Amino acid sequence: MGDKKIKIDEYKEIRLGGFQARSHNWWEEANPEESEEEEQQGQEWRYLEHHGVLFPPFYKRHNVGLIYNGKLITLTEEQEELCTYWAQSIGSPYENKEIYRKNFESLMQTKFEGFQLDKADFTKIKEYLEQQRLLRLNKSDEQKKQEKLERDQRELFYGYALVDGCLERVGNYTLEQPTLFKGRGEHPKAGLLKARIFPEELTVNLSTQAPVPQCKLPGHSWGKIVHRNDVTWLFSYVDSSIRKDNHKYVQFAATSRFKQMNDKRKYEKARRLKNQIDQIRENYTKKLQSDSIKERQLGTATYLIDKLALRVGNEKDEDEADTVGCCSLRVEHIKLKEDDVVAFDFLGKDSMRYNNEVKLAHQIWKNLKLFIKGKQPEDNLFSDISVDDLNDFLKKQMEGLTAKVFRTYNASFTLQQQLDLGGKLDGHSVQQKVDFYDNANKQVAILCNHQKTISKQFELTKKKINTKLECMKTYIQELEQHYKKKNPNEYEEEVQLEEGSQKKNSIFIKKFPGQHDKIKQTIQKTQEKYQKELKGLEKKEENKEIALGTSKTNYNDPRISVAFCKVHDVPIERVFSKTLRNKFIWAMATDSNWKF
DNA sequence: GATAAGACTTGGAAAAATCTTC
DNA sequence: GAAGATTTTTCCAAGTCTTATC
Repeated sequence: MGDKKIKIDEYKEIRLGGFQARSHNWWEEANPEESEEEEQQGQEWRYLEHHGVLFPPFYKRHNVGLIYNGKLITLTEEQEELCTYWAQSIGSPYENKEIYRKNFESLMQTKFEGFQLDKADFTKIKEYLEQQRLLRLNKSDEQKKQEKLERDQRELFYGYALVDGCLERVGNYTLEQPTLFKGRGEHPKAGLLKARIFPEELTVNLSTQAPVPQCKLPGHSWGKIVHRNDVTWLFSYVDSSIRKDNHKYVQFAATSRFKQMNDKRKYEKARRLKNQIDQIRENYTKKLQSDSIKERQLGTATYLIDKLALRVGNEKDEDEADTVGCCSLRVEHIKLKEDDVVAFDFLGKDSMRYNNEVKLAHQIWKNLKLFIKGKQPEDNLFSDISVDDLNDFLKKQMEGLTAKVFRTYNASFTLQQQLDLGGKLDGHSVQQKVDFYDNANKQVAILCNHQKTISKQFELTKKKINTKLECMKTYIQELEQHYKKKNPNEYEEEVQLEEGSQKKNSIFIKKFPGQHDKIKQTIQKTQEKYQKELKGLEKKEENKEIALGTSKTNYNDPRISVAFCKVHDVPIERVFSKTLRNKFIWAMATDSNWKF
């Protein structure tokens, strides 16, 4: 990029050099998917050129000591680095996790003989980090502006690749920072060091004719250069510090043509499933009473994947967290109750708990009872089938059908169905229509079990709002009394909402006007505010454990949302953020009559 | 055909950006 | 215009499924 400061626009001009800044509108072409012969042979591109990756900065020594055994000690650079990584996780839930502590302790022992975590006090390093954070926070406007400019220029340089005459956005062009590994749930490797990646470990992928990007790390060079046009990654490497065979890639961004086309294909496949679902359901239902246990298990597992939107559940390694999906369910994860009800309780992807009690078809209940018979709690429920068996069965039902298609189909189908319930929504405000949409999306999130942990702030925020609500209630009553007075006097009162707090937001001002009509106005306004606040609180409470983003990004066919917005005159910005609008740009021209 | 390797999608948490309210 | 709330984006972990290899 050079040291010289150039304006973004100028830079773009140089970089583009006559190329189009954006992809052509592939979705407007007649048959973008079929016409390309290359694609038939698995060729993703003809020309690929890019600028390489950005390496995270090296560790910078700060010479802040550690208090060990009550005494301040000086650390070697290696020790200091590890201790600094530890200090970064102070205050997070990891700090108190047994595995995280144990693994960090043994990691430290490789650099610090006999190191015991209990004897170490990281206060000074933590303070130093906090200082640095504040320094970053309180930079001058001039400095912030300068940094933004540099960021933008970096983004232009690394953030785009040249693909067949168009610039495509690159996703993760910055390599991951070395740090202590933080797995999800009870991950056996949490607290170990996720090591720095060096250029020698990277495989670069580009065209034979394209210039090889410069390796910006002095004294280093790329490990391998390949010209694979059957794949879409720019760099690949194996991050074996936590798990062997952990393949990582630098890929195109979600807004790139590649990902957009894959997205559209995904939803089209889900729509094909929709058209054939009756026949497919009939087919797996037939299996439920088969003489063969294997067949019964195939039918039963498919039923659960379809009905409960479970993931398929591949095998996992010993050194990963113990999580399961449908095929890896164990006897201990289900309880058969009366009246065909089955209680599921297991940890799924990301160790998120799936806890659901649901009435299933009688034959399913009977089959589950049969599969459990004579087994131990830790035995596999579906002991006679594998994920491959299940997907092989699905492939025979429909070309390209796999277990995850059911999740996409059921999610999009649910959204469409929920939105159709709204009818015309005439006379509703835009906000009400958006609320209606959000609720429809919420049903999808519930189906897919998209959860989030309740934020630390939540209880506090709730308490605050409740206090405010109480205060408003009293205020309204007082205003009504005030209104009854013959000659009301005008005055103000301040109420402290939070004890001992000096913050502006903790003060509620009660205004008592001097004229009757103004009092009436104030009463009405306050009542409106009260209702709004109350509704907000209810919504917060209802959604406190539901993550609404995942379904929007990955499961809902965007055309459903676009059509909804067009029919009901809701600006698309109210439903999709800027990145989502870019990701789904191919769906923006969807007709208002479109249905999933 | 079984297993390992490889490629790409999906996921929640945290950081950053933006909006709201006083 | 600052503080706090809310939304959006980034980060990277953790899934699914395909392809290569024996």
